[in-house]
Amino acid sequence: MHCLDFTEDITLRKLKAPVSQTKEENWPIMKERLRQLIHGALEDAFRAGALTSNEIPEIQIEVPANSEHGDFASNIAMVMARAEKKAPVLIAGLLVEALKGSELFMRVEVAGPGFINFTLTPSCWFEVLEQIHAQGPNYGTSNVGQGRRVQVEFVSANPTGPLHIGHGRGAAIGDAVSQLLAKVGYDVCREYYINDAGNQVVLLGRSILQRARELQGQQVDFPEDGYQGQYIYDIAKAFLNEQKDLTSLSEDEKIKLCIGFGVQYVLNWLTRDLEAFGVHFDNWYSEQSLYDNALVEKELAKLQDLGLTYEKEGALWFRTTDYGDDKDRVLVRSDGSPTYFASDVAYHMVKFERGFETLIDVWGADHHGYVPRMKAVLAGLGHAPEDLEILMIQMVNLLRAGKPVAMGKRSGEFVSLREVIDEVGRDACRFFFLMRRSDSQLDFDLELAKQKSAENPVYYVQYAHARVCSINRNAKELGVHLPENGKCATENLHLDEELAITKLLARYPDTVVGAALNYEPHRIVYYLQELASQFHSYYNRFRVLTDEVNESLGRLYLVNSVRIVLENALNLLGVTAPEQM
RNA sequence: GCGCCAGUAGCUCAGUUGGACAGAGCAGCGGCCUUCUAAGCCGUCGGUCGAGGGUUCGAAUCCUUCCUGGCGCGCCA
Repeated sequence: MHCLDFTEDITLRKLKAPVSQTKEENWPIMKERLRQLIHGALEDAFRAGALTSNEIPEIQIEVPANSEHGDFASNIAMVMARAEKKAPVLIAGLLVEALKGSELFMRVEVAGPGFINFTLTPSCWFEVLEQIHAQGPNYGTSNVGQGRRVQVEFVSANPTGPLHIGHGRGAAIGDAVSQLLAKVGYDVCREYYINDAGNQVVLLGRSILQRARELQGQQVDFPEDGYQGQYIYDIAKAFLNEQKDLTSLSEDEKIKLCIGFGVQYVLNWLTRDLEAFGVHFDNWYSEQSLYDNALVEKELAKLQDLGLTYEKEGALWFRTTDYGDDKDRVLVRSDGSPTYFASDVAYHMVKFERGFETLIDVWGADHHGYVPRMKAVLAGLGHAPEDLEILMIQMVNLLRAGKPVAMGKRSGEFVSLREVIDEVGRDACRFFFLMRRSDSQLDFDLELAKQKSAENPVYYVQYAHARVCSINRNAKELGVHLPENGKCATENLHLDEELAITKLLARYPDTVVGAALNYEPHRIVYYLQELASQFHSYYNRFRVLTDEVNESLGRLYLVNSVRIVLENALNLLGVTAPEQM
């Protein structure tokens, strides 16, 4: 039985990660403590005969959406109702009576159809603030990844022209996913795959050569499918400056020279633009090197040995239909030349051989048709489907004040990533790319991204950080120093708003884990907006620095906890946390 | 024709992996600057979660059929 259901695999967007069981994170630990308490109460109930099923199902603890439902809630009574043949509310009532005693809780109660709601004491929560100050930049770090090696391959744009806006979204997401995974304890390698072999670069070489001839005043016919962009002239000019005499060379040799020059030229360009975007790679992997080192041959031979291929009409085929693809795919053409698929298969096989346990590919959504064959390759080689995760990045619609910006691909005149960065700035650009989940299309409004107003979510969040810094400057002038002793400081926090902010801060590490394991950086964006919103609201209602010294110290401690988390989260997304705006 | 992604408030989108009365921003309307940055805050209006059926204590979320939009179905990359 080879057949796999790929619709399942694709929607299964999870890393194989152990359930979070980290040591000092308040949040998971709190859930675990609750779980044990409930477990104990159930055992007691069985022993006393109050409950009879003698089976304890998985105990789910969740954070209710509505804070009126407490800090945590469990549905255990409803889950057990059937086996117990009792109303959920009855079972819940029984458990509540048993749990009421614990000093952790301010309240334990039955609610709704049979939920048990738990509310912890404030002092329990305020310990989180001490933890934030103690850990600083490391607050939010965890070890769910346990050092497992993950490779994230992203951007990987052909070295034949400038990066466009779509590559930018891929870059922002690939980088953020990498940072998230590193943050939760994976050993992450960021890689750029350079398609420097094959027709695309030959075409680049020919385009450059013809433009060079034009520049020398020769009459030429430009290749019909050549690269039309203006930038080819720039490359040709640079090429002419460097090459003295080509006359002795054959046409093929000339093209070859142009390819080498052009690819290097464009790569320098890509590196520079990505650098300007704050994205760097641990490794640049050349497709051509796969051929130069005979790795394509070697890996194809392995596939043949495994009986995964066959020959038909002079070509070599991969039997991908055995693993859920709708047709078999050609690896080597009838003229003996390998397809792009061949090197891509070899590349992915080599990735595993290099020791990566999980591979993440970030692709443009227009390549989604390619997913089944790539998954098929893995299945054929005995890998689990989730060893390769393919993130589809949907299109970006570039707008200017609500109106679409025209992008004519044919003429080669499209809006480049560089232009957008130059216009709206790196921070806004990154933030916007990460605002939506990657598999939904993104409207990117240049005017909005530039706007310095509340409508612009980037500024909204950054402003919150700058405001705390401003308070710190004022505090310094007043001679008020951030308390060393967090316990004393938090004893001065009494407001509901302060407790609510603290609970939100406590949720940060869990949010990071969730975002990382699901490859969803946008969750961090939403978290940031929520935190900034609560802070702005608090700031407007209450003064931090008042006549009351102890009160000021407590509040200063709190808002600086907010500042630390804002900075950590922004940095995770590659966005700066300004001290002044 | 087949496949993938989406369909939630006027617009752009979230929705903690099946939980409690469906949320936010923008737009609209009405308020707040001699006090730590108004790049901010507060209030108000707004939804048959594309439609039907199913699964169960419980569905925007899972299954199924249909409708609409985007993308993809090369011995191109």
